Formats: sequence, C-alpha cells, structure tokens
Amino acid sequence: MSEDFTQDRLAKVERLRAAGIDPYSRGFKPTQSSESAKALLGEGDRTEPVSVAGRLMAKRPHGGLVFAVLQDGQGRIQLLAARDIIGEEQFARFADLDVGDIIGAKGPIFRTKRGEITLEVQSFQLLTKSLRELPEKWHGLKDIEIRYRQRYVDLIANPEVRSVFRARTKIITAMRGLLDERGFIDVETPVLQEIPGGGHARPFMTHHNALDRDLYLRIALELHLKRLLVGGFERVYEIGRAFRNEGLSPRHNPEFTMLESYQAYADYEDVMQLVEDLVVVAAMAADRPLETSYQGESVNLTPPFRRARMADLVLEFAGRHALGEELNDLFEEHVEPRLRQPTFVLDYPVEISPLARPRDDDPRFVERFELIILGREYANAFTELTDPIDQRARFEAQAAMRASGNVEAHPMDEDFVRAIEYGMPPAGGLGMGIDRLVMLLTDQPSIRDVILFPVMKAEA
RNA sequence: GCCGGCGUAGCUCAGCCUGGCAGAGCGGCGGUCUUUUAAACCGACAGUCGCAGGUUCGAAUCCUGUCGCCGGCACCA
Repeated sequence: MSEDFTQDRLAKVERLRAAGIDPYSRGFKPTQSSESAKALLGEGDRTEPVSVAGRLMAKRPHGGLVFAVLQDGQGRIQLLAARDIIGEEQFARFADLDVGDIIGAKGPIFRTKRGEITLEVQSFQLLTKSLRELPEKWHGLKDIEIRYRQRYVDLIANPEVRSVFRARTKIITAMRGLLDERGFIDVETPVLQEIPGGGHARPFMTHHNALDRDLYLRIALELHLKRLLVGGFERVYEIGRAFRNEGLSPRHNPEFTMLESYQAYADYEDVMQLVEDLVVVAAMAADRPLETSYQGESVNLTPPFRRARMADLVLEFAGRHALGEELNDLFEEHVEPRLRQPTFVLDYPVEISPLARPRDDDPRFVERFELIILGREYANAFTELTDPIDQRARFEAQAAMRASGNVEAHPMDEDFVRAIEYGMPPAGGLGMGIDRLVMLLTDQPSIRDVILFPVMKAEA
C-alpha cells in the first residue's frame, strides 16, 4: 500500500538524519557523465577515480557486493559497491539506498568479469532521498494517463521518451538555424490580444483586471509579424505557442507551437523552397532519413515535393469542378486523406483565404499552398495580400459571415488595415505546425507524445 | 457535445462472457549469498476491483448513473 510505503521511506529519512546524514544534501560535483565515464576506460583496465551523479535505477545485492545502475542525463552506468573496499559501515549505507534515490559516487572505472564497464565505488553521497517507488523495471511505465499526467515519471522510466523531446529541441534549433542563416530575425509578439486574428479558430478568452478588458490568447502569429514588415524588418519569424479553443485529438492540443515566417519581396513559390529546406534540416536534426516511414507507412520527404492545384486535385479525385467553399469542402473530403506523399496543394479559393493575394490570372483563387503529408496539413503559406483596400473588403466580408453566426470567421482588425495602409512590401508568409512535424520525424502516434505536458482534465 | 472501448496491489497484467474466499509476475519488506545484468533462492506482507447506487442469499463479474483515460465522429490547425 502506497501510504505504508511512503511511511517506510519517511522513517528511513528520520533514521538517516539521526545518523547525521542529510538526505537532501548538496555539493557533490560530478566530473563525468555516465557516458563520458564509460568512454574513459577505452581499452584500458582501470582509470583514475571519477565522479558521477544521477538516479539509482536498479540495485542487485549480492552478499558483500551491491551492483547498482546509475542513470543521468546522458545514459546509464553500473556501479559496484564492495564491503571489502568501502568498509562495513559505508557498505551498509549503500545497501540501504533505494531505487529512485539520487546519489553521487566516486571511484575508478573498470570492467567486470562479464565485461560491463563499471564504476567501483570508493565513496558515495546521498544527494536526494526518493520517497516514492518507481515503476517496475521490466515492463516500465505503460499507463498512458500516468505518463502524460506525471511526465516526470515517464521521463525517468522511459529513456526513449527523453530522446523524443531531445529530438524536438534539435528540430526547432535546426529550423531556427536555417532561418537565422538566411537573415530572418527572431521576434516575439503578443500572446494576449484584443483581436485574435490570423486564422480561423475559436479563441480562449481571458480578462485583464487593471484594464478591465477582455483579452484573447492568440490563435496565430500572422498579423503582428506582418506589421513588422510594414515597420521595415524584411525577414522575421517567431516560434511560439498558439491557442485554439477546440476539441482535442491525437493531432490537436489546445496549445501548440507554430513557426511563422514572413519574407519581403518573396512569393509563395519562394516559400515552397523554404518549406522544403526546413523539412530537410529538421529531418537531419532528428536523425531521420528522408526516405522514412510514419507509423508503418512509408513516406519520402526528399524534395522537390509534388505541386498540384487544388482545383485539379478535386477534379482528379472527386471528378468534379467546383469553386469557393465547395471546392475546399470537396478537397478536404475526397482529396486530402488520399495525399500520402508530400504534396504542395496550390491556389485556394479566395473566400477562405482573407489574408492572401489573389492570383493575377484568376482572382477567384489566391496564391496559397498547404503542405499535405499522410493526409495531414503541415504548413500553410501564401503570397501576402498587400492591398489595403482589398484587405478591408475581405475583412468586411468575414465580418458579415461572423454576424451571421460563423464564430470562426476572421474579425475586423482596424489597426492591421491601418498598418498596411502605410504600405507593406510584397511578401511570402508561412505557418508550420511544429508539433505535427515533430510527430512525423520522431514517429510518434499522438501530439501528446511530443508535448511534455499535454492538456488533461483535472484528476478525479 | 455524440458513439464505442478501457479503469483490479506501487508497476505490468489475469480473473468479468457463464455471479460463489481477490490472483500472478515484478517492485517493496525480512533473510541467505563477493562479479551480477529482469541476479538467484527462502519467507512474510501487500487491495475503497475508479466512484455511487441497484438486482441477488451472494457482485470485480449483471444493470443504472457518474468521474477519468483512449479512439472515432462533430468542431477544427
């Protein structure tokens, strides 16, 4: 029973204190990680003493010996404590440690009879006493609810989960690196907004007490980044959290991470190349080959990706001509789920794209693309609308839809219109869902597997 | 919001269909053991069967409600 268990550990803490041992001590400085310590041995028999620190993950007492496994941020290393080496008293204290305790240990690295590279404990220090039992060593932690609610336990027990989040960081770093290299500057724009624009979604609402104003959490980054283009920054990007007040699914978390970038004097053709480059550097960062698979389905991320007009695809898959929202509806129903390999879907209907520039040769369509892989959307981009008169008319059309009950229609943003009345350079803009890209590149089935603390209801 | 599945020891799971003493492995606890690798062996312990109600002589098991998780749909990046 867990209460008894904690009581046992609490009693142990008291015994330690009574013996003059601080169960929450400090000051131990590791000189090596588990992995670098093991590498030190090389072909040798024995090294000089080194210090490592981490969490005890296994303990195998064997009479006058205790084998233990220490896990740190890099990996694991076996420890061997022997009564003959550290003496009766220290040996008893080592044997009294619990799996889950955080300790520091010092001693030479050697190889056991079975060939395991091991630190021979000459001294050790209890740094943090654990009061709770870790999940079982063999089956590990599988309960998906505990894994998400208590991610800290998941990260301790399931090393592969750590590697997913390391990959996530590497992917984002690599994407930033590419953008930085190309002269994009990394900016931060408001999360709390009076008018949640730049996308079609229901926002979260909050309230500022001192101002006595309702505010919204942003649903996209777009409109502020484009204001920066007006201001003279020619290449900007932001990687940040957006919030959408919608249902949850394996592909939707209410807060998620977007990359948006805007590049003056570019158009959506340029952005397609940028997206291809971003996908390639992200895959490399995640150690994922371009010819890969996701959940057992093969996918080839090698550029160039297929490019096809939405209207042509709808004709191909649905056998119909259509325009406007009907075209988009047919696309989503008949085409999107069947696009498995990376495909840039081009030229969306103007009606559903209030921020994109119309095609010069056919103003019923805009210069917009989405990148579809395995039936899912990974990027949305367009040549930006720079005509303030047209922009105001588009907003007014959206406002009319809003007035007739469409809660996701884009709200009027007078300040944004004012900004582009000063003049925004022609530009190509991009939005990418980082979480979904990480899912693809780490082969994780749910967005919750790539978000450290996904949204959950209150515990019962 | 709707539909379906799941919820049993710290962890991983049987048991539920067809009602009859609450089970296993691992972990933890006590012991033996000086080169183990899921160490091995011996021993004792471990439960609000998610929660509430109902049916029944008797409910983990059947029924109803409810909470949580998962999936699908709806909504939607």
